Amino acid sequence: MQTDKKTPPSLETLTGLCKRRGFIFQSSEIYNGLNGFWDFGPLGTELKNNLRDAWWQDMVRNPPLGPDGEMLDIVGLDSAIIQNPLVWKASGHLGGFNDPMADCRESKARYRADHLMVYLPTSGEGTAYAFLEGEPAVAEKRIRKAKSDTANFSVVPFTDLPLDQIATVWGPDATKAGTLTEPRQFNLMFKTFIGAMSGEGEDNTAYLRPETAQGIFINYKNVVDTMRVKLPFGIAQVGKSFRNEVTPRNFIFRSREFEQMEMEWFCHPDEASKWYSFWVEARLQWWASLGVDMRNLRRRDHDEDELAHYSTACADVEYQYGFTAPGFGELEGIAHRGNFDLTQHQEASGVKLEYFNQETNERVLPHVIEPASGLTRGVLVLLNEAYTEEFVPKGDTGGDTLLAEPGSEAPEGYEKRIVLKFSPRLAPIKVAVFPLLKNREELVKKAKDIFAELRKTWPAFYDQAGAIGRRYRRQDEIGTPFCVTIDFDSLEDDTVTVRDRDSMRQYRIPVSELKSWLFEHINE
RNA sequence: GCGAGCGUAGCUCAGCUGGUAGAGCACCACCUUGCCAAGGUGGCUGUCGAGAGUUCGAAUCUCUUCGCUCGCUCCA
Repeated sequence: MQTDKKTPPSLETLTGLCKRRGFIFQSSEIYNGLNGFWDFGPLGTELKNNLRDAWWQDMVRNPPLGPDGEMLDIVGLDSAIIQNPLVWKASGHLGGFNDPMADCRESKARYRADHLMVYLPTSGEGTAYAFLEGEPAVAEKRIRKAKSDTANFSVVPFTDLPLDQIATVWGPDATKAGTLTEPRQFNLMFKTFIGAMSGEGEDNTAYLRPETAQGIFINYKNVVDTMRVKLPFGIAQVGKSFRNEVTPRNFIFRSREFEQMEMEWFCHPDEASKWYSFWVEARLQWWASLGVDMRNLRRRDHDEDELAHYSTACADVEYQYGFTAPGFGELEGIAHRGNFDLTQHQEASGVKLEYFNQETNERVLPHVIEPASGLTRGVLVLLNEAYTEEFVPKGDTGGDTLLAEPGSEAPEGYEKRIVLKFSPRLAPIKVAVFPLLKNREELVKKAKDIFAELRKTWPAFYDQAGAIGRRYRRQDEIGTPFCVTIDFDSLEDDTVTVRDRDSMRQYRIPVSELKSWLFEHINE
């Protein structure tokens, strides 16, 4: 069904709704909060769990068919958050996740220190001129202006300079020398210490994992040895990861504690690029299958210079978030890791990680394709995607509903309705039950009986407060797809009305068929 | 970490040049309500982010501090 593309809500609108309705709260709020951390409220928890379960179902238990229509084999894993620190040394995170930064006190610019180069006077005296790697023009111009020649200088990395020489450096965006700070380490991994009596020290330092993937690589051999898996196969894991982001920003988009859904697909080196293409496409389609508008999704292939230290190719699934529009922001990355990780761990641990194919008598170190998505970001996408403002005609229920721009005022004769249009599979509450009137005992009793029955199967909600329309609207705002109302006819003929969230239509359903009706519509 | 902005009820805010806190919405109870929110009556809510100073007196002025938001960097 092609409908008008919705304008995504602003971050304020979304965070407001999330707080007001119990989806997501600022962490440690009563202590003034803590930057980069978020707590999931009752509804946010349900939503996040539903997304996680959908991923697990569609990735581990019932993965998509392969490129030739074959069934794929993917098994699950739940590894520890804290691992032997040698894991992070081998994976490159201890070195590679360590970005030295230098700030310019004058221009307020910040540079990756390892991206800065310097024209250093060979005489050892006088001003040195810094420039961004590959952009020496600025520095060279300044050298000419100082009536000197680049021949009198040698080019060295900024990070190789002794500390006392940094004061002689003229920064790329400064008007004079001496404005750059010395490079400071931004270690993105959270440190902790093992042992109850331990203080800080090198020997008992451990790290909270910055990604779930390494837990998979270090268990690859265990899985091969115990699960009778044959190449190609996958290992999947969902869990928390931690990164000391320099700047957590944009609600839960970039937080310091977040959740990932990662799958490592191990395959023969010769088939790696085939599988890479397959997974990029499969992952894009998966997000679409959750009801995400394809017009808000796109594939973006990484340029070579932005590839992470471990990958030889990478494509992102990007989403048009409210705060990035009209641009896009990352949701999932599908990386071709080659055999980097297994090679590293094989060397560092001394344990052979080759796969032996009994049929062909061949030993290979598998290559890895990694679809890694952010569960936390996925929740943000679902909220963005679901958030809808509509103008509905006042009074009767017949007139046409109009799609509204978030934050706009309803025209004469209309009123605004805020509704989260989650697919029923993902909605935190599946069904709400109301007695038409709360001061009629028979209605209340029957409604509670039906509620008691439904909650055995689905997350359900009972409400008898206020006017019936108000209760419908409250459920709209948290995305409950169906509301069941018990009225006076229900007492006569044992039927109820089921009200559909999106169309606001009502269906008369016999109570005996209610569960099967809901089952069919929730799992469609 | 650097720069800018902000911090008064659950939410959105008012409170001008200092005199000891207010409005709408929300929420709760009861009434009303025979299907799409805001009809009636009543009710709850505040260490005015925190600390210190000036003053007879500070939400309001000064300093310090904490936190949040935005930009620089990074990434699921």
